[in-house]
Amino acid sequence: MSAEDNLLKLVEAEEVDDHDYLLQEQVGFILRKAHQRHVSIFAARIADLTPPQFAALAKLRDVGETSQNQLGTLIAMDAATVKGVIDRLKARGLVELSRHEVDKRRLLVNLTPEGRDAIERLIPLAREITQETLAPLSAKEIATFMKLLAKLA
Amino acid sequence: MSAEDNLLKLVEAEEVDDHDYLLQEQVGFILRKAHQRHVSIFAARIADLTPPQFAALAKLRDVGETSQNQLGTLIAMDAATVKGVIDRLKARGLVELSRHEVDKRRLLVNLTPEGRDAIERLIPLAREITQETLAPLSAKEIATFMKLLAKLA
DNA sequence: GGAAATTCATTCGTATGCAAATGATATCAA
DNA sequence: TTGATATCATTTGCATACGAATGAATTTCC
Repeated sequence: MSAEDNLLKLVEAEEVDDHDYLLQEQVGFILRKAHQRHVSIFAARIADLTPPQFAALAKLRDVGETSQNQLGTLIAMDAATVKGVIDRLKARGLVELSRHEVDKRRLLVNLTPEGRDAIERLIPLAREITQETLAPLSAKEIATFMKLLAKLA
Repeated sequence: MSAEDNLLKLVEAEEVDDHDYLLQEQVGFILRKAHQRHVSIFAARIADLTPPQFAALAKLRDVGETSQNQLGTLIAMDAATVKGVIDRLKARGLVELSRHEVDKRRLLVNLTPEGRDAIERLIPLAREITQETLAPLSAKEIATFMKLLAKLA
C-alpha cells in the first residue's frame, strides 16, 4: 500500500491500524525536513545572514520604518523572537532603532544605508535560493505546490 | 506595469525588477509558516511532548533498539540535537540507554515500558494532528501535496 | 476623569538546530 | 602491526522559537 493510499484511507475512513502509523509519512515530519533542506540551501548561498534575519531586512525594504512588533507580525515571529533578530541586525549596523514620538511604547525599526545595500545585494541570491529549493519540481508542479502550501500556512 | 507584463517579462527574459521580490511569496518563508502552524497544532493536542521527542519515540517503536546516531539519521537530526532530545526523554524515564557490547563507541537507545505505553497512547492523537494540519486541503489535494512535498524534502 | 483592559516591549526558561572542535573507539591499509 | 582514517558521541557557541511573567504606555469604557 502506497503512502497516498494510506492517506486516502485515513481521510476517508478516519481509522487505521496503529501499526500503520509511519513517522516518515506524516506531514509534520516531512514539513520539518523540507524546511531543513531549504535552510541548508539558504546557508550555502548566503553565509552571513540567517533566513529570519533576511526576512526582517526584506520586509523592512517593503514597508519602510515600522515598530518591532508590527515587523514581527509581518514576518511571522513572536515578540521575543523578533527582538533577538533585530538586536543582532542592529549590532551589525544593518538596522537602526528609534522611539515612536507619539506612542512611546513603540520601538521603530528601519534599514540603515548599509542594511539597504545589503538587502538589495542579497535579493538576487534569494531568487536563486527559491529556485534551488523548488528545483526538484517542474514548473507546473511548482504552481500546484505553492498554491497548496499557501493553504496550509 | 501590470502583473501580466511582469509575467511576460519573467517568462521571456528570465529577469524581473528587484522590486518584485515579495517575501510572502517565497517558498522558504511559507514553508517556515506551515511548519510553525503544524507545531502549534501539535502542541495543542500533545502538550507534554515536542514533535522531535515524539519522533524519537515513534521511530524507536518502529525499529527497536538503535544507536543514538542511527536514530538521529532516521529522524533527521544531527548528533548534537538528538543528544539533547534523548537526554530529556531519558530524564523522564521514556527511554533507557546502554553501551553497545562490541562497539563501545555506540550508545544504544531503547523504549522503556513507560515509553512504549506513552507512544502507543499518543499515536491516535498524532493521527488527529496530521488530519488537522491537512484539514485546509481536500483528499485529492492532500495526495498531490504530499507527493510534491516529499520531492522537496 | 479614572479604573480596567489592551498593546508594546523585555526578560526568563526551555527546546530545537547546526557548525566546529574534541576525545574515544574502530577500521583500513601499507 | 601500526599509522592514517573514519565513526560515534560529547561539548560549546550561536541563533531561532515560543510560553509565561513583568512593566510601561495607551486605549476603552463607564
